[in-house]
Amino acid sequence: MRRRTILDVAERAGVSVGTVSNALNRPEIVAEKTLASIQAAIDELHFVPSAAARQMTGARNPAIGLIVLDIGNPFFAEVYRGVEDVAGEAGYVVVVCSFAGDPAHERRQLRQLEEQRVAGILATRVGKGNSRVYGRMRKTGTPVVMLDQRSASKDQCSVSVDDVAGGRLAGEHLCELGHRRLALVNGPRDWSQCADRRTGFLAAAEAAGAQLLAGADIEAEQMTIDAGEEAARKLLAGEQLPTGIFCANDLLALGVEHALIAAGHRVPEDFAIVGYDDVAFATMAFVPLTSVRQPAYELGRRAAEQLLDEADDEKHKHERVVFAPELVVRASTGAAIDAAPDRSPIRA
Amino acid sequence: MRRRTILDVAERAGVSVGTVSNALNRPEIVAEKTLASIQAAIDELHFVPSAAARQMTGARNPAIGLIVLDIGNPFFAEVYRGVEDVAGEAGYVVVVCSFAGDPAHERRQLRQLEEQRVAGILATRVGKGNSRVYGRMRKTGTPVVMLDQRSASKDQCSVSVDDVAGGRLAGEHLCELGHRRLALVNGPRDWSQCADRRTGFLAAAEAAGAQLLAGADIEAEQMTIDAGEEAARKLLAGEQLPTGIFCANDLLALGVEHALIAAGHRVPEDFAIVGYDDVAFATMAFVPLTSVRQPAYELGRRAAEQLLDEADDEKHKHERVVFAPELVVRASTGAAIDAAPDRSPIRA
DNA sequence: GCGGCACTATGAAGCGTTTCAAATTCTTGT
DNA sequence: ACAAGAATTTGAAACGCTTCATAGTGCCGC
Repeated sequence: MRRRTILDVAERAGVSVGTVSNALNRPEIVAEKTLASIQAAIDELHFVPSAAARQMTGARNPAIGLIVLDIGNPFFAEVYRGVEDVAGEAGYVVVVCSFAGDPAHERRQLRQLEEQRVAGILATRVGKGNSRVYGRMRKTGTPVVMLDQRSASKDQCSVSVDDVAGGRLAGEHLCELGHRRLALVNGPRDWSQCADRRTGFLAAAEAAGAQLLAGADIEAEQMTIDAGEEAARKLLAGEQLPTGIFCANDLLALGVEHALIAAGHRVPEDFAIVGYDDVAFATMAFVPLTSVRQPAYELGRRAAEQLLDEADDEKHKHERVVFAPELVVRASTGAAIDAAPDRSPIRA
Repeated sequence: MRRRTILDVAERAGVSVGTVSNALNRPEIVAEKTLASIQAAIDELHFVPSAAARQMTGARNPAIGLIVLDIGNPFFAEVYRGVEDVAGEAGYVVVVCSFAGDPAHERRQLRQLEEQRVAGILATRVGKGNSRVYGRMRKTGTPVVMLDQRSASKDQCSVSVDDVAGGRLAGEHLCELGHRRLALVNGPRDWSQCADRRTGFLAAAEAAGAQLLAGADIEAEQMTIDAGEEAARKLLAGEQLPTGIFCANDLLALGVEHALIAAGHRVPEDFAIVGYDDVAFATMAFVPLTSVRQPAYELGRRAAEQLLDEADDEKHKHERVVFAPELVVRASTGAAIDAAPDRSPIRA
């Protein structure tokens, strides 16, 4: 079936194309019965207007891009939910680009978004060599809001969480529990979030006189469960074993925990673990995970709001929102037993 | 900065627009040095061609839509990964629409995709009242491939897993372990996957002489952790308690497990639980989850391949691929202890 | 019965590309 | 130096829609 155009509809309804266009966009100015016959024609012909043609005449593309590292990470899925709720409300569609850490892939996706003339972009990370692309987009009028990372300059919006504070929270918690031999399982340090968490963590450790063990300052390439398991094996192979481990996200932490337990160690008795993000699964883990919580959904909402405001409002004011992280203590640091009761025979 | 057009580039480079277009799309037919000066002009002006204008002239929109219930479900995230890998390879962009079960939202997203003239759509579920929309799309030449559910008619592609078999697997497993009082925590039954899993489960139960307890045939509206917790509370409030529980996905199962344990019950001693999907987190659960595995990534890949084939190949042949599910036994049915060793003091 | 007014409908221009037949320029062989 | 052919470039039409100045219609009160 040939694709129908507005002209087909006009002919069928016996009116001009202008009138059909009006019926579509400003129905209030066209007469009742004209409207009815046009609607009938549209239905009969299964007409669906072309977004491309509409865009040609100056309309904005009601879509925004969301660039995330990995949508399989529940943290980003939650951020997405916040974005989607705001964008959907405003009639926008969200194009998720999950580039899995590959800068070339990211560049390709960005290019697509740029050609599509999306109304704006939410970036949770700027891959190596791609900051120029973002710069170009902003110059040509496509707003870019930094999500989960603070923008470097004042003339760009960002919604983030204080990662240095988050790292410190984790460090202080472990130190307060008496841990002096620490390990860090981090993600790529060229990602500002990871660098910041590390900074905060090290500061807390130093303040408490604890130290990061040599060889226990791991920088995993991916921030996944698998990478966490591998990191745990590395830790176990070290000369000296840590007792407190801070992981830069919950996926890594879950992997670390799983690998340690599989190797016959106990959590938290042998190793205390702190994760980051407080994803829903942290609660249900084999040993429920202590984690630094970020308000993911809210992060997504605020960022989307800022983006749409910048896209729509001529006199938009840039803003850099910073949320405070929050420590959620669970069994993996032994400081508390989560909702789940102890299952040892003693109590059974 | 005003948006630059191909005309600006042409002027700057001192050639005609046609030549610029050629340089962009068929560089092999334009002279070396012309190419160079055009490239220079493009760079200087930060020119990025408009996808809309290109589409106007007949080019296809290199995008495909992926409709999922909830991208926060790791199962769908994994499916997405498969889709993205294939689509990205072919130069397509994937637009994820996670409509969270709201048919109106789904309709809105579909409409957008339709107006955008995407090259095709991957649908993991057809919401109530939206099947006509899909029908219209297919009539106007937009291929729609069913993902994770078998298409009703032979003239449409689908890639699915045999859900009846999956349900049966779960039922047989529980019955073999001696469970006779069963419960089912299902998702919306108007979703074919849920209906099928139930059918298989009931068949297995009947064959083994086991029964689904009255009031233990739960149909949750959402298939989330929260919904699982609520379902567990309902089960506990019933007159008779089941001993074997089958949940239609892992999120529900995780929720059920969590709520049961939080209420002081033991898994698998008091309640054996079987989930569905075998998401990565199932392994790391408080009590690692027995689950019916679906090849999520492969599902996504195959579906995307079919879709692109249908979109590109004139003489495409429809195909209905059905994968077989597979039972993965872990601690939640007590039939095996997963990688994680027993933590009871006896062994410690 | 007519001027004036409020509604409605019209149609052509314009948006940024691609395409393709036609025009132009360059090469080559003689 | 010239014709023929190859290589390159040109320019206008076409794509489907919105916009807006203009034209048309119908109704009111006098």
